[in-house]
Parts: sequence; structure tokens; C-alpha cells
Amino acid sequence: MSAQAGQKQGADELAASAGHETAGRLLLAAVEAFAERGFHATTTRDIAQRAGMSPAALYIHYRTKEELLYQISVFGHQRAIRVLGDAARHGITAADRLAAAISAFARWHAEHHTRARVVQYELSALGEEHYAEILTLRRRAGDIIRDILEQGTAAGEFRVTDVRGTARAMMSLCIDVARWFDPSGSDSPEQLGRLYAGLALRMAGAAEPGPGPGA
Amino acid sequence: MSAQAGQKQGADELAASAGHETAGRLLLAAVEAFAERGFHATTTRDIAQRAGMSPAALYIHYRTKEELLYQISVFGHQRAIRVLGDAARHGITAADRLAAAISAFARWHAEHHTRARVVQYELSALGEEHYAEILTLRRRAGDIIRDILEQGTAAGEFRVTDVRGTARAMMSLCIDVARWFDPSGSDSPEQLGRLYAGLALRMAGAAEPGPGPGA
DNA sequence: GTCTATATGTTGATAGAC
DNA sequence: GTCTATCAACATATAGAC
Repeated sequence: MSAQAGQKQGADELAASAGHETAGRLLLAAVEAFAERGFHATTTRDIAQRAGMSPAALYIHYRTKEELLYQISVFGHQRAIRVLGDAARHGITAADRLAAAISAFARWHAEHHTRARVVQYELSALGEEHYAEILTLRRRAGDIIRDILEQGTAAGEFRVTDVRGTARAMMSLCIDVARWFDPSGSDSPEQLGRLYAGLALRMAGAAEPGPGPGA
Repeated sequence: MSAQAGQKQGADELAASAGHETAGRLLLAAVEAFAERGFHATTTRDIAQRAGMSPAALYIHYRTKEELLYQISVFGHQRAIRVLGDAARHGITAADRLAAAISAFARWHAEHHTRARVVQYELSALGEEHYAEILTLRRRAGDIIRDILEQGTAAGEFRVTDVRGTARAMMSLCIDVARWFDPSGSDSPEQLGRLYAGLALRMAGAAEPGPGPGA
């Protein structure tokens, strides 16, 4: 599946998650608007207009503007964590699993950079309860990388002194992709995933079999 | 100089850059407000109140709310780039310079995480001309790291295949510190700088003399 | 379920007294 | 230079017709 198809597919799934066709269109419109202008600068008029509806129609499907953000955040986090977790199970050695996990997580943030931007940078606009709920989801992602680093270090594959800090740095590297990634740039999400997998292996102090990252 | 003193010192300099005592207080109040709630969610009333003034007083010193953001952005970028550039000149080998540059850049984003958050994440709220001006400043920072990687690779100190991508990843790692850094957390800005310098050396494929990152 | 029309509050920015 | 008072525009959200 190409990056283009991946994005379309993902977008459809987000829309489908709303359960209702119109609600799904509003969700996609909100993602676009929030990513472009930020949650607070986005008006309900803007969202409704992008979905081809009147401002009032929004409130039939969602109680508030914040609920739109909440739905986007929950779905986005669930997706990203599933992608990360699934990849982390592919491979026998810790090095294989780390490379697969980082590659997939970075690639997701590149392919879905619009949604990822909302998911990663508009969290503070959530209500208090919704925010707490999302934080619980986020912790799982960090644990996945940390577990791989611990297993690899124990097995002698990696040389990592600060597991917590190194795992956090790897997550940070992937998340920040959403901020700067430009689909019209020279790197494809797949290339970026390969580069970042190689960089992560080096950060973990893994022995290098092939050529270095980016080859 | 401790991290605390460093932050205070920096804040004073930002305030002093305004030229006028009241204008400086407004600048500091705006940084706090923008960092906490974002540019668009911050009201001019909030900024004025934090500075202990009426909403109207703001417009004596700044034409618009956007001009406050612009002043903060310019000063912040100039500072961060100077810190990075100064550090990049300390050391004879490319490895020394890379470690010094990454350490200083990451540390700046941790120490000044409040200001850095505004500088790095509220850019899109700038007017078109101001935005273009800031982008010019930003390009310089990337060039500094890229030059070190190129020199180190040519000298045989580093093994980097994708210089552009690796330099971008290192910048990304440091910038994202502003998003997650918590001064009440367990890591000090100095510790973080040391960890990240070690990780950067590994990412560059430098030979490892001492213990790994985080030791 | 979707529309038009609007209630109700808040915003960025200004006018004019001191 | 700072204040109080205020404007005009715009925000989110709702009411009621269809």
C-alpha cells in the first residue's frame, strides 16, 4: 500500500468511526481546520463550511467544538499506538523489533502528518477529563519502546545507560515529524522510516551489520 | 550558572530588549500567556492583567497582539541560534563541536522551555511578512549542524550517509524538548544536554571513547 | 436532520478624560 | 502613559421553521 493510499484509507477510517456519514464529514473537516489554524483559531463556521453545511448542523452530531477534538484525539492515539505496538512484535531480536517499531511510528506521523499535528499539538485544548483520558493512552506508547530497550540491553544487543531518557528521545524524534513533515518535500514517509530506524539502532548502541542510516 | 539563574537572566534580557520597562513587563506576560494557552486563546486582557495594567495600555507599546508575538519570536530565535553557534565553535574535532552544539541547543530549549514553546509552536500565528523573516533565521540553525556533520564525515570522524536527514533529526530532537520538558521532572537541563550530546554522537556514527550517553 | 435567524457573550482595538 | 468606557466584529451555541 502506497503512502497516498495509506492516507486515504486512514481518513476513511476516521470518518467511518463517527458512525454517521455527515458526522464523519464534519470530523474530517475539523481535522483539516485544526491542523491548519489550530483549535482556538478555528471557528465552527469554518468547520461546517468545509463540510458543506450550516454552522448549526454541527451541533446535531457533536455537543461542542471540543468534542470534535476529543473524537479526533482518541481515534488518532488509538491508531498510532496500534501501529507502534503491532510493529514492535515483528522480529526476533530486540534490534529487529526496535527498527520495526520506530520505522512504523515515524512513518505514521509522516503519512498522517495532518491528523498527527492535531493529535500531538492541540491536546491542551481538551477539557480536563478528556485530557486525562488521553494521557493514559499516551503512556502506553512510551512503555513499548522502553520495554524493547530494556530487553535488548539485558540480552547484550544494546548498550543503553539511560533507558528512560533514550526511549523518550526516540518517541520525541518520531512525534516531532508531525511538526515539520512536508509531503511535497524530497523524503517519502518510507524513506524517513528507514532513516529513523537506523538512527534509533545507533542511539541504542546496537552493533552495525549493514550500511549506516540513510543508505 | 544554575538553570534557575539562567532562566531569570534570559527573562531579564527579553524584558530589557523592549527598551521600556512597561513594554518589557508586557513582553514577559505575553510569553507566559502564549505558552500556557496558545496565541489565539490568549486575550489582550489576559496579557494586560498579568502585567498589572489595563487592556488599553498594551496598545501604547505594541500596535497589535501579533506584534508582541513577533518581538518574542525574533528575540528567541536570535538567542537560540547564538547559543548554538557559539557552542559549535568550541572544540577542535567535529565530535567535540557536535557534542557542544547539541548539548547547548537542547539545554536552551529545556531551560527556556516556556519561551521556546512560543518560539517553536506559535509561528503560524505570525503575519506573512513576519513569518518569512523568522524562517530566514531558522535556516541558519540547521546549517550549523549540517556543516559539522559534513566536516566530520570528510575527516573520517563520522559515518553519516544522509547528512541532511541526520542533521534535521538532531535539530528536531532538540526542538521537541520544548514540548515535553517539565522543570519539576527528574532531569535537569544539564543532564539532558549531556544525554543528547551522547545520542547525537552515536547518530553520527562517531567512535565511542568513554561510556555511552546518560552515564 | 438541516436550514435561517438570532441570543448571548467575548474579542481586538480605539476614544477621550486625566 | 495610563486609565475608564466603549465600539464593531465575531465567537459559540440555541430556537424554531421546514
